[in-house]
Amino acid sequence: MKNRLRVLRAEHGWSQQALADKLGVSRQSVNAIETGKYDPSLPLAFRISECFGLPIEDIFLREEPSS
Amino acid sequence: MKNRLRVLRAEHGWSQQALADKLGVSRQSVNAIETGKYDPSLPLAFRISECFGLPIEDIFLREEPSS
DNA sequence: CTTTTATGTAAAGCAAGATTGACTATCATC
DNA sequence: GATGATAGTCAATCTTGCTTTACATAAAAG
Repeated sequence: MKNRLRVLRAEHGWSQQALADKLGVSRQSVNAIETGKYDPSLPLAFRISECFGLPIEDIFLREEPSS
Repeated sequence: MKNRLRVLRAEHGWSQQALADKLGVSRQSVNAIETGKYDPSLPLAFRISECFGLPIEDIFLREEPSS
């Protein structure tokens, strides 16, 4: 899964720490998700979606289309 | 997180096993998600979304609205 | 030059997602 | 009554999301 987190965060002028606080996770979690180390849980994805006022599908992008 | 998986699956006339096969997970995973034992990972949520042709937000519902 | 802020990354550990295998109950049908 | 399909659940196991702590770098500010 790729994501547009870094771009969106920059657009809002938020630091990783600031976003992490809004989401209730650690800064390292935000960084890890941005750098693609792993995907967020579904509940966290919903919180991110809410944070940017965008549907999940506009933030996270499938890489492996169905065949 | 609540979800409408059971209803949607019934509407399509699919067994848990059939849906599991489509999703590439075990029948027990489908059952566990339906009975609310845990939430699916984000990639799996995307596959489910794709399977039913509905956005994630129409299948999974937040229980804890932002205060 | 020193301090602060933002970021990258790594180790270690806990919690949650997800697996397989097995056993059970129910219902339909042969 | 036996058989097969569906579904609920438990135990054991493995993977992954997320944590804290810590250290390193670069840029900006004092």
